[in-house]
Amino acid sequence: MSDKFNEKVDIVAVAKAARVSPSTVSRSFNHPGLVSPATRKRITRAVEKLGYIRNRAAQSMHGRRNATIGLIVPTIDHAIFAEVIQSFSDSIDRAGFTLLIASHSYDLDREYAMMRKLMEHRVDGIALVGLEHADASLRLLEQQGTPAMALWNYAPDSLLPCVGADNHEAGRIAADHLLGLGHRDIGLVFPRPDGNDRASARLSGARDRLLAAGVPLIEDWQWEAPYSIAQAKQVAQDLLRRAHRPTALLCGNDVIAQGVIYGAQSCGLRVPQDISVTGIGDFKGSAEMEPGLTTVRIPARSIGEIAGERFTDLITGASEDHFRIRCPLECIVRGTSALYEMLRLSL
Amino acid sequence: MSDKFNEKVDIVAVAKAARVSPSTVSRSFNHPGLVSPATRKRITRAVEKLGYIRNRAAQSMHGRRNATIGLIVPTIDHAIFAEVIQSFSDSIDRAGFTLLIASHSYDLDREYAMMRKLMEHRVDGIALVGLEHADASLRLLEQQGTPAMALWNYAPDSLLPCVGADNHEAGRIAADHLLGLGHRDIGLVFPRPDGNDRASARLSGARDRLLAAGVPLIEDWQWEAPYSIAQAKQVAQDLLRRAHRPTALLCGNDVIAQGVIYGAQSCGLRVPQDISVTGIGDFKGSAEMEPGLTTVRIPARSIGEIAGERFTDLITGASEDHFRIRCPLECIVRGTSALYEMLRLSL
DNA sequence: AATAGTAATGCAAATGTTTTCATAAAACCT
DNA sequence: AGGTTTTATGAAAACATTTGCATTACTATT
Repeated sequence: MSDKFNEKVDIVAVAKAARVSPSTVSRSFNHPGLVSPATRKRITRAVEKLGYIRNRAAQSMHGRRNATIGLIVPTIDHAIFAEVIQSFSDSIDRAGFTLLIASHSYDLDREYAMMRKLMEHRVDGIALVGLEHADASLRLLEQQGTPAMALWNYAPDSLLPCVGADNHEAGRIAADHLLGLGHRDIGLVFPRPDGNDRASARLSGARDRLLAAGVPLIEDWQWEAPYSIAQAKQVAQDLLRRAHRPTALLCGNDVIAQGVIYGAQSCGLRVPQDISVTGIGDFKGSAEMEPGLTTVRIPARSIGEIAGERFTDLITGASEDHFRIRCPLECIVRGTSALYEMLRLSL
Repeated sequence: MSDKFNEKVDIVAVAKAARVSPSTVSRSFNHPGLVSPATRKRITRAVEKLGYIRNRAAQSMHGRRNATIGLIVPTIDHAIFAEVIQSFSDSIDRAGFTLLIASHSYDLDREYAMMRKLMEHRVDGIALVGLEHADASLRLLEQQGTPAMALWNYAPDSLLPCVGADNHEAGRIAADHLLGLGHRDIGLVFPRPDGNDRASARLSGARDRLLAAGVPLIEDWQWEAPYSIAQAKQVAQDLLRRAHRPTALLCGNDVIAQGVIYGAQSCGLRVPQDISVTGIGDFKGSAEMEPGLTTVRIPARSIGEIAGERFTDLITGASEDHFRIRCPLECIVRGTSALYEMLRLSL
């Protein structure tokens, strides 16, 4: 078996066992073309015999890449991000990279701290969610020369390379759909927009579209709910009991929409017979719920995948450009939204 | 501002700027007590002026800790794991550690590969989900002397230190609840158990309890569904249309239970009037759905938190023991399960 | 057969930090 | 004052690897 006397198995030990110099061992790892097949085989055997595992930390001291990418998300524990993290991780893994992850719970100061933390580990690049970041963070990236990119959001003039969707458009599409169904009394349920450019862009997209259609934005129907089913349900319960309620609710994302639907149901309202609800995102489960959730699909999986590919290309120097990739949005009409004319007017 | 001539800002540059030796700078980071307050201040100023960020890779070459912990999960993109990953990450962050994450999609060979990958980065420890792992993986841990722990599962005789729940008991509790309501015709909906000790333990727990109560396990009612709402819904739709169906379904986790409920609803069955459904896990959203899901609560958040604390303690040497922590389970009765006597017998 | 060119390998310096040991300076104790 | 601790600092070796340069051994070309 393997040596019980587990002395330091480093590259010199391997070299000794294969009766070559450490340089050759190093080369056979990093530039296999430069070492003869015979010695390469000898080295491989020695590596297996000793159970050698190369030390990426030592590599990185030579300006060499670390094969790690840092990802900073607002939170891991959320359907949206879980999916994009997974596909990003898989994607960079294919290129031989490992993911260092950190979350900041929507606090831009903590985002800065996390960035420093990742930089201490000399990650080869840092991916951030969204395009809105503290000045200090952007300066730090600049100053350290760390490759960076933005995930999830798209903007044609973004400072960082980005792969994502246009959230303003997402809001517009959702509003468009409800208007198309004939609704005019439309409530908006969104998380608070500060420090969250996704939410604020969607909100303004929706508002712009409604105003363009001449629909007034009733102050009383601008609701605020955090990204949580429980709290969204609570908000809906409180607000739907009022005398005058909207005929449709446009929610900032699918989680909120789900909460709102449950809230409506628990108030004895039927969706969509009494009220239409739309989400944004198309998370797992949105298609399957009964009735299925009408939503604007954001292709999380392919965002993560494309981002991973492009970013590793950029880092390895396989491609140079400042990419900005806009992933297409799609309005998915399911059961939670219905024609205004179909309303069971129980007022 | 900061030097445009961004020469290498290493510890010597800082030393030079603070007019001390590199040793002193290093000390002021790692053993601040050993350096006089005056010089320490000078050093801090130099660090800020130059924008120095210490290099953990270089540190780790001295046998020093890396301040990274590797976590290998079956998948990130899943309500269960997302929550536990988040709390584990937060917990180790508090101790100054960063999380390296990798997933293997329930493939034990890939788990082994991921372990090697993390070891190349010289993580200070590796946390794995579950107690069932390839022999090669366990040998590798042993051989490399990497601290390791198991997350999510508990067993009194586990090889690795562990923090988690007893899944056998979880299955038992769920079965117990349904039996207590008077059900005898109970179907089981579980993911395939190979390479997934959580699922297999829950399944055997449920079966044992049912057999002990003299309830026969009807072959036709042992259904298999992966951890996905969509597929669980599909399975339920296929199977609930049969002539003879169970009065209650015990599902391997909440995601499956949700899928099954939607499936039942889409077949025109009402939960719990026509059929009771229970889950295991108590994921986010399970409490809020209408009706609320009856389930066995597994405290994901506190599992991650405790695991993070204990593991970092073990790694920093703050504590020595082979911990095995069993997190309590709790049967949460909500709206999806009802007394057998309440069944609306529509047969 | 002599020369040039190429392929395979080794030597040694370099990477950024920590740590042991040594030394200098200051503080304390008769 | 003289000696003894204590405190603060520096010099240099060590960590595991990569790489530029040098060297050797072939192969191809004249």
